[in-house]
Amino acid sequence: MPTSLLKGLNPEQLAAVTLPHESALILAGAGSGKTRVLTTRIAHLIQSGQASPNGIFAVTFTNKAAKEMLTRLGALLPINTRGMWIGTFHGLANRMLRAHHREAGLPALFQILDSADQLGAIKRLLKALNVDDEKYPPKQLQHFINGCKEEGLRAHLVEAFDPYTRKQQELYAAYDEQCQREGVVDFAELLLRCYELLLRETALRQHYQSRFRHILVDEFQDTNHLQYQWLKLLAGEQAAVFAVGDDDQSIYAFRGARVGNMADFERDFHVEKVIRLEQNYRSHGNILDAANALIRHNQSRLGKNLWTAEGSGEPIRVFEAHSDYEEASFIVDEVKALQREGVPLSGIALLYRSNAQSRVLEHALFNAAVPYRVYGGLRFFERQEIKHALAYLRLIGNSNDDGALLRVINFPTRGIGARSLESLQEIARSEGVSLWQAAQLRRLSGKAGATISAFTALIESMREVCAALPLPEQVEHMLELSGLVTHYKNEKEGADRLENLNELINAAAGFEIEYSQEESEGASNVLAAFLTHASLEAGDNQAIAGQEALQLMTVHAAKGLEFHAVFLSGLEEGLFPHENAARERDGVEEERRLMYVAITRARRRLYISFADSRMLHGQLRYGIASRFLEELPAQLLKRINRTGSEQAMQQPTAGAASASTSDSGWQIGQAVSHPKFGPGIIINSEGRGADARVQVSFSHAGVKWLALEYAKLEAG
DNA sequence: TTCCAACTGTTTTTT
DNA sequence: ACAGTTGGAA
Repeated sequence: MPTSLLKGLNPEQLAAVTLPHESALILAGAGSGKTRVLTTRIAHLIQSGQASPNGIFAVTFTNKAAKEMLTRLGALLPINTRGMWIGTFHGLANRMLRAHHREAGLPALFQILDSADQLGAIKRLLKALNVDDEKYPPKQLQHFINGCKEEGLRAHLVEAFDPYTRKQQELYAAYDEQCQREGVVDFAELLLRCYELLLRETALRQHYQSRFRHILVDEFQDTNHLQYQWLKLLAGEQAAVFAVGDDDQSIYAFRGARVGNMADFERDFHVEKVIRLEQNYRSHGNILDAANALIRHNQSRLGKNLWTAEGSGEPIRVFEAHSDYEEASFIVDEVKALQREGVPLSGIALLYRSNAQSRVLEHALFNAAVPYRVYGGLRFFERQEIKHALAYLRLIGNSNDDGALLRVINFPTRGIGARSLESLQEIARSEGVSLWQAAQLRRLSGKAGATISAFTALIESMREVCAALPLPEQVEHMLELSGLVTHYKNEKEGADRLENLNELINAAAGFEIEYSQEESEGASNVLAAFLTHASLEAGDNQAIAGQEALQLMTVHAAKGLEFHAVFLSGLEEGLFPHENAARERDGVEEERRLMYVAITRARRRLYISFADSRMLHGQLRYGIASRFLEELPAQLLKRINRTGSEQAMQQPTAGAASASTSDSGWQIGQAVSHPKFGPGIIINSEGRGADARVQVSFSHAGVKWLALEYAKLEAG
């Protein structure tokens, strides 16, 4: 039995799984069996007696990855994986904070704010402090605050040299005070609080350090500064950290991920062994060759080359369309052809750089009656009606949650208007208490006092009724008592929302079953746990299994997935790499990694397409093939033309490509050359006479607007 | 309080 | 192009 775990591992995988108790970095290429190594390592540690399930700490980024790890581990070992410290960064931090909420300075039933809640809290703060939200846009402030927290910086530690930053710093401090007063915690705060808790409480830190002798980290390249510090603190001197990641798949720098953590890790943890998993079990050779050739253009990488024992397979198909419209119809035709060959639609993915590109594609698919599913978008717990319902539940759990109170005090409408609220807020402000507490003071007279008292009485009665009930019935009562059900029954478009509210009752029922099976570690209550679940897992936005459907998503969303066939669309300069990326430091390298991720999603067949023109922001834009296309070895590519009989049917927009740039004599699509920037192609134009400008996409100098009067352009 | 018109900002996204 | 937000009028 002991050997069966290790059977079928290749030498590198085996080496990684059976490493001794020391920190190690596993560079796991795309499709190299990363999750298998991670789960088998845990199983091996337990089975060989090197660790007990209690001594393992394994952390991922997404709930999906955590769940996958748990199920696979359950399949490898006959142990109860519940109770093990395996979860997301935020989930595990939350767990630790719940267990030690007193030491962390939090109420037992602290609530978690999701991004939207946080933004709401910031807007509320600005209003209360009379801050001009034009000068300090809430979104920007949110970004500032989260950025600071992710750097591990509290407001008083922020270095502010200019008045603007000082003001932001001040607002950051006020925001934290507000959260503390209300007993709520945002995502970044979960981690920072937990980090500070361990830093401050020596006994606690030592307890966990000696307990978790094995720390395993998935997708290490995506960790931010705070997450790294947190891991370092938790590891102490004794733990072995098993970090698995792929620097070539680092595509989240824009949200704070620091690939540099990988190099720091090697140094800080005295890593002796860097193991490279380079054998790919997913794709055919040509696809891997293309991916390798592309990523070699990046300067900063740890170095890795994927290979496969399979044959080279088919060439990569490249298609140039006249327009986005034609690109879409080409894809539809090819998808149908694949379908005829027997490829299930769910095995085909249609990828794009940005969400806006899905429109044309969806339109074409809809017209051709090809079933498809778009990933991304609103998730279950983010829906308006669900958020309203959750706000009632939050108030039952913690009446000081001003955000929740403001959300539903007049929803459904019960005659509490802006003026009543303002007087209530005035009392709360002057007394330094929450809105709920302000209401308890009963200082408001007349109608406002009566309606507000009626509201607090309503919540109190909900709390009473719910106290002894199972969770789903609590939700049901709340929905009735609050008037939400009646409200949506009367609304003409309310049917879907009612259905979602019913689904919330189901979700509560499902959650309660899960919850009761778990050994209740913290003595928290079901309701609080359910609310935590709602914030930390906004619902599946990925895994809605359904009928056979073509899979549409951004390249980012496709990370970690694989498909028999992949269509990669919109491979144009400005789109992919995105034009904004050129301005950011290492922006193009990150875009190239994104392209690398896209290519390596394909198992057997890869299509890459681009269009000479497409509608963008309501304007027709002309583009040229992405530089990434040119970075792929020509011998791996096969340029193809449209199949079938529609080939001759040209699209109406195609003719626009030859439109003259008024009276200037230059034409869109014309090859030109500039003394400084070199050769290029005119892709857009505007103005006439002395104001006439053309946009030129240069082969080496990027895309630029040039005034015809001054630029010494030559036909070429 | 509700509704509509004008206005805005459009890369990627998890927790 | 288009969706989401905001501000003013009814």
